[in-house]
Amino acid sequence: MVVNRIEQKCIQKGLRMTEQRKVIAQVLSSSHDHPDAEELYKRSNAINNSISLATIYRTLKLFSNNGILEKHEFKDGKSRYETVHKDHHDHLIDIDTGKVIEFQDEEIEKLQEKIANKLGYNIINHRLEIYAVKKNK
Amino acid sequence: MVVNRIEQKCIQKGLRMTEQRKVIAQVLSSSHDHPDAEELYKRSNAINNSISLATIYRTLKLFSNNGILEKHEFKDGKSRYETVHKDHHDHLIDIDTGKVIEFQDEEIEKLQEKIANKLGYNIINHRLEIYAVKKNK
DNA sequence: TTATATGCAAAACATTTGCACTTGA
DNA sequence: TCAAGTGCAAATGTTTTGCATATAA
Repeated sequence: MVVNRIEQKCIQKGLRMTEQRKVIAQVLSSSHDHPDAEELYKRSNAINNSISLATIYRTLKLFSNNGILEKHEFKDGKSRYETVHKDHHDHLIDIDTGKVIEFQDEEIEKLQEKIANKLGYNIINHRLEIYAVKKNK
Repeated sequence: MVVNRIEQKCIQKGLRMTEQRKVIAQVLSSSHDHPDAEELYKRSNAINNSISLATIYRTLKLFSNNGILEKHEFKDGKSRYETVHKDHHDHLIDIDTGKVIEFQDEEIEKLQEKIANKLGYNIINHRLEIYAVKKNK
């Protein structure tokens, strides 16, 4: 099997590549949505059924802590994950379908910096989520 | 006891004013921070110790559904509440202390409208939280 | 070889709920 | 009076953890 992008990053970071982590890395690499732990458990198990939910959680935490994954907690009660891109972006969540749309806006980023600065703070990170419905329905 | 602002709103909405709700309304009226359920339970119990945590949760949900309270889920795992103001605002959370600072920025609001529109959506609500640390520490 | 990772089941944690009892209007 | 609210304890759903076993390097 070709070594996927996530697995490459793991090796780069010196993480021990177990069979389970390889499968989870593969699943994440080929997922272009924002799955939750349960969903990743299902997808991983379809490939190798000796992966427990506990390992999914432990691996997701490991990958997040190593800057390989980003964890999001949208207003649906469960954490969802996506692979880290080069470019920062925020999210618009379709309330009706749960679909997540990514967007970027340099101006909003700058405005946030300005606001934090004015309040005497340095931004560590932020969360901007727009909950919306499709027009003309 | 003088009827507080929250209690007034409850009466306006036709909510039945039980002893427990009066106490919780009073606590909320005099709280100018963003307490979680456990904290509100403590504060309410200090006034009247016949209030259960279940009632706190039920009341918080009731008040939220009636537009009396706003519920926030910052990245600390528990929901926090604040009384609804006239003016919309967003939050900056001090990572070190947990302190929450409110801010308003008309420009950011407009930009979000613009982005959603461009994507073909109408905004229902949004969440903008800046996680930051104090400068010059 | 051995520090680290895993599976399993139990625990943790915030929140919700069923049920018998109480209370506000 | 009686629909609605409450306390209590048990249940929930997601995530974490202790421990004995397995495995990568």
